[in-house]
Amino acid sequence: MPSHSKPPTRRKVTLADIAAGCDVSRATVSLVLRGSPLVNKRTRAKVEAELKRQGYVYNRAAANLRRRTSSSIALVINDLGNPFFAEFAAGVDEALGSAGYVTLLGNTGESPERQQAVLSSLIEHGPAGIILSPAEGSDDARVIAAVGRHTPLLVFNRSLGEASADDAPWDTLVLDNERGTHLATEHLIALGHKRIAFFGGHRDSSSCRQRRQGYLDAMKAANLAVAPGWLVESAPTRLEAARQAGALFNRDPAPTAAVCYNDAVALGLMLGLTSRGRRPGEDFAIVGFDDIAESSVSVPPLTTIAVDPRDRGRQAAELVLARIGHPDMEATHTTAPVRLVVRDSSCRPASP
Amino acid sequence: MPSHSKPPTRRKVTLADIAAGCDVSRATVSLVLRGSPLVNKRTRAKVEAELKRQGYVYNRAAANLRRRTSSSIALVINDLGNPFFAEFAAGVDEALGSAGYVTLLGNTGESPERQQAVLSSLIEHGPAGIILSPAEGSDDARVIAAVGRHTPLLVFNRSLGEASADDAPWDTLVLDNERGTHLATEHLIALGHKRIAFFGGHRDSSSCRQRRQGYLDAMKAANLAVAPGWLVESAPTRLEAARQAGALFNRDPAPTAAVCYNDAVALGLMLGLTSRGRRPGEDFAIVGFDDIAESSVSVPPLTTIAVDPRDRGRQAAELVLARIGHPDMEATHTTAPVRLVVRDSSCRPASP
DNA sequence: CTGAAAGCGCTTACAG
DNA sequence: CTGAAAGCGCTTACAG
Repeated sequence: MPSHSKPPTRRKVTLADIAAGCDVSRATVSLVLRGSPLVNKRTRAKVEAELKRQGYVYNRAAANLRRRTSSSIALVINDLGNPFFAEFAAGVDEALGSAGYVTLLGNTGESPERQQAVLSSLIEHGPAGIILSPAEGSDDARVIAAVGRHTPLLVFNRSLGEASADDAPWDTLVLDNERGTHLATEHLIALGHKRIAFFGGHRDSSSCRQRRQGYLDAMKAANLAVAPGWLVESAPTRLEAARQAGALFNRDPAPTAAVCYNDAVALGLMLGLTSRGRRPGEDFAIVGFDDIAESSVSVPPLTTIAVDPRDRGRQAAELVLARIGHPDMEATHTTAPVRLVVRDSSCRPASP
Repeated sequence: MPSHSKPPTRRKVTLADIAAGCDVSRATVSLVLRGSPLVNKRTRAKVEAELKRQGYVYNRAAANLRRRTSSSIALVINDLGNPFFAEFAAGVDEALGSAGYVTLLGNTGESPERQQAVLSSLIEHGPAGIILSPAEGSDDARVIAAVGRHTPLLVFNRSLGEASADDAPWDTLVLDNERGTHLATEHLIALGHKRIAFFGGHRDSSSCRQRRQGYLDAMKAANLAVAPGWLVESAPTRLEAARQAGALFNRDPAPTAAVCYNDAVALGLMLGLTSRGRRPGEDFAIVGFDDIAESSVSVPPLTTIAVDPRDRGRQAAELVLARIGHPDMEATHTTAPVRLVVRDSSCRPASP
């Protein structure tokens, strides 16, 4: 039987191969790898040459096992297909990468069941921490059961189950929903509007309740009344919003402006108004929430509340990293800033 | 000094803790964990109770080290903020999760430098395979240097550097760009158009070259001439496209329809036409490419070529998994299907 | 059916 | 400055 030459390198090269290749101990090679000042210059050079020659690649899993450390962080996202969360994920990954961590990704698609499966699977890989943007309908007890109490947890965006975020035993990062709609409402008031509606979203969503509250507070602070017909609910999609647009004009007096639950709903409202012969940004003012990509290029461009999801991702990463550094500090509850972006959809009220 | 009870469980519980807790060997516990039929029913029950009691969580990294296996796959994405790639990532993660793998995420933000850093970092975690959607301007030699020849590589969407994808020594999955614009052009021809433009994109992008080629082929097959002014370049953004819209009407005869490089450009063209008093979908027909979320809700809704990025993600995952199962098979080069989605933006030519 | 021993690829005291 | 030895948490033959 002819002796075929074996494929160049079937086995991965290890510390032992390098040590043997240049006649030092594995310990010495290890010191070289980790840049220890202990090792002699010439030894170091010899080892480094051999490392390169054999194409060595560090096995971080083995090192982590021995050192009882971790170099990964789990990122569990409720809806990666949503650009908001995709941007958030990009921000997380960017900041984690800079800190020398790798991101273990899990997408739950808004399913609490998949979320449990994903968490149980990721936790077996021993992440140093977990960033969780929970699926709708998450149950905090089940989440904690899956995560355990050894791994720092940061919950983003929504509170977990019933519990209020403020006294949770894990860290939280939430958007300042109330402040966002407060700013939006004040902006419309400053333009001269007095009859302002709150449009879209469902009462049972906590973010919708908060956004509505910010609107109500700002109206109250300005001594403006809120007529019953000015609180219009709708599914948080463009299509549903377009269908509901008419509801704003069912009774007199009709509003002259609307603060919307989010940009999708605001864009839908624009469509709905247009098809009813009204011109958003000219005879009706609209403010959105989120500043999604389309908002800057819609016709007219949408005034909205920017939440800068990529920045929020970086912020989330910083928060877990801080927690990993100080496991015993009390849980932190951070509210992320939001800002008003003025574009053409928010106009002065049409003079009668 | 009063003896404080220590925090419940400072150290993670290991196989050895379980073994000690119910008086069997670590080997037996290991067999229980992996569902071996060898172990006695009563022993199994005893061990499982102890597992639960102590809240054991499996250390997959340790198991992988011993078994010389891997349960992760690296996913390196050029632009996670782009919904197309975010959907792709979601599809990959979904399929990998079903197969028992975890996704190691890396976002390069279109930077070849970051791509090198990300690959070098991820490879140290020993993924079983790598799915790479390359940054623009990637260099194949450098990528291979970082990845090594031990880890299966699937390249998605773009070819790496100069090389044509068809003879690369790694697996590839690309969109059928030519077929997409071919379908789009045939569709317009079937509607009765004879003067059809190709709008947007830059000649130096390989996907643009391919899409343009599909258009040219379809025109030729139908014996239709392509006037010089009908090939209009633009940056692949909505804004630039809107600015270039006028270029279509510089000479006589002007086209009555356009196949666009992508949806962003198509939506920009719509804006540009509208602001020139033309009505897309009524006196000018438009077809896009990608089927991004906005296309179904634009006014008019955009006829386009759907590429189903989430399906492409699942497909990419299946391809690496297959490769991991058969490391020595020849490299595969897969072309993903595309399909025409007809909406209102593609109308018959206005009768003169 | 169960246990003792060796080993995956690394790092860490500890000697010298 | 360098090496021998032990060990991270698992799994895998091999005995019994």
